Amino acid sequence: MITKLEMFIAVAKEGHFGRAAESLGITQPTLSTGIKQLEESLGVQLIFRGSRYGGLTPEGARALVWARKLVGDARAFREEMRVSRHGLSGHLRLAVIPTALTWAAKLSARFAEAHPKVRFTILSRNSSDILKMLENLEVDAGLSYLDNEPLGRMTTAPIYTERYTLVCHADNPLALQSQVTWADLAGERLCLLTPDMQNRRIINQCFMEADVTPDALVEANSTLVLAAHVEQGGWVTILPSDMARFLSVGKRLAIVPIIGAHVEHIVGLVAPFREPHTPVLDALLTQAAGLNRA
Amino acid sequence: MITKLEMFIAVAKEGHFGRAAESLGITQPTLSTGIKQLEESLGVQLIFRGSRYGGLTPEGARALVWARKLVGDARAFREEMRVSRHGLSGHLRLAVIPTALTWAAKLSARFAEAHPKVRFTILSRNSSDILKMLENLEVDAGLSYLDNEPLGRMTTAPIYTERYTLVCHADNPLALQSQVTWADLAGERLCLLTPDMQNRRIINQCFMEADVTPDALVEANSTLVLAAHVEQGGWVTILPSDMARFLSVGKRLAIVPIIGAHVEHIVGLVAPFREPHTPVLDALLTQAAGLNRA
DNA sequence: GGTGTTTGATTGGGTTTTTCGATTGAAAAC
DNA sequence: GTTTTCAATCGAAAAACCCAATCAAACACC
Repeated sequence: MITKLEMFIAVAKEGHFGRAAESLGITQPTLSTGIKQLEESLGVQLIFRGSRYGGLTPEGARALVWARKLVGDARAFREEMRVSRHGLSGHLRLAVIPTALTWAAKLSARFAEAHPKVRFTILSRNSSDILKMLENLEVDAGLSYLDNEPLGRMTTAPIYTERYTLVCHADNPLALQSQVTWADLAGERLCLLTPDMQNRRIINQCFMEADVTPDALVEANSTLVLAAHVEQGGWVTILPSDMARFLSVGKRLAIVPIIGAHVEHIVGLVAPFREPHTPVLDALLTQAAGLNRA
Repeated sequence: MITKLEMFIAVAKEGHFGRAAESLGITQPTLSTGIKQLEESLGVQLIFRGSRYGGLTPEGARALVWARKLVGDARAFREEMRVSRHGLSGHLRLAVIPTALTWAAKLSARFAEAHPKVRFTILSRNSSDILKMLENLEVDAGLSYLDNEPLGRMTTAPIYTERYTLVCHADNPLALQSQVTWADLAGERLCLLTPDMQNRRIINQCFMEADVTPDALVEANSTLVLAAHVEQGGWVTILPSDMARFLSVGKRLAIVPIIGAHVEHIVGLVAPFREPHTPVLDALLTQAAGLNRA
């Protein structure tokens, strides 16, 4: 049953029997019959298909919700039993928005101190991908904006508040100013995250409120690329203060606070709501709370 | 996996491999290997045993919580899929405290009007048995006191408030009084529910507060037995007003309000908390809410 | 203390289920 | 009109499952 539900989730995710089978490490006929058996045992058709994947039936969409819940709970159960043997160990998969990567490192570093046997996988993703990955059980938790996207049934733990600063080359005239406004940045050669990032949408919003049309000449999905461009000279970028500090240390870069940037967005840990959580996730949430107080 | 968990639940419930196997309709060896496989796949011993059942291990106790959750959710899932085909139909198993049986009938009658394809099984049980049966998934919902026993994670819907009345033979001198006090009942030949019933404990409490030692000459676990005894003459009993009315109609019985019986206990529907509920249970809870307003 | 019973583990064999590779058939894409 | 893509189907091998019978230990009762 649980196995079949995992197959169903994979097909729904991939939209393709062959790829889903591959992702599960089984052959396509096995998966085909698995889905068929699931449908027969439930007495409901879950997937439209005739020589090709044709999407979920209404019942299928409903079943997907249950499947995610059941498979997630089953995994949490196994995880808890595993922990009761080996102590807190295992693998924690985290999806993180690019601007929060330094905090992810802080979090995992502290966590590893307390629980050295836990391995981490940290992936940089935009916030909507993070939600999708949480739904599909591809990651255990996300580090993303808590106050913006519509979160489903999620457990959250705030960690820090994003405040934006300008990062420019030390030779740039702006570097001499003690602070700048959004309007000051009109005409600057901007280097920003891609528009699929929530962070970029927030910045766009700020510019719009200041009646400025930003001129993003370079877009990237990594803050490292932004900093590297700024270091080359000619470009400026906008980053959360912590990330700005981290990227500019030892380089000829200047950080200038942006005033009028009253927009503050809370970033924190997001995990699917489950009762109870897995022990590792629980420990991570505790760690996050500690980081927030610090 | 789900099958194995059902086996585990059965063993934990029966405390006996043979009986558990019988209750599942499988042979004992099948169940033994099933449990062993479950333990191996989880890597944890769940049950102490050496030629005899020796209780759950600490991990086993924890696993039982998960098992109940997972099996319950799996059933709710299947149920929902079934309903999406056949409409609201199927089987609703209800465990009800004896004093609420008339209300159970009211509830199921109204429900059947709206959803004629649903079959009912209604069992008379004491309130602590009802909770156990809910935990072990032996019934779908219970009709019991909402304000007394410690309920676990349950969904509740109040239906009515119990108020106690005296029921005696029409020839009994008490039948002439317009009302009686608890103290008036001292010395009467009482016929009450057995002490495992919450209702009886409530009545005992009332007597105690009135400084009366009740004289329960006949105890039974059925209100029908109580009424039958009262009809024979010589005995009196105490019943919730609705049940008293139901049992005395057409018989030479009198109903006398008891004053000072300010104790009021809310009776309602109890069901394991689940997100979401099965469609039938959802409909039943709605029906209960309607009954409450009426 | 010995005898019979209860209880769960074990073993062996037959059956069903699951899985995989190869193939087919049908719809899409070019 | 040809090629490509994609899921279903087939047949054989492997695995899992279930039962009946048996076994060993612990208990109950003389």
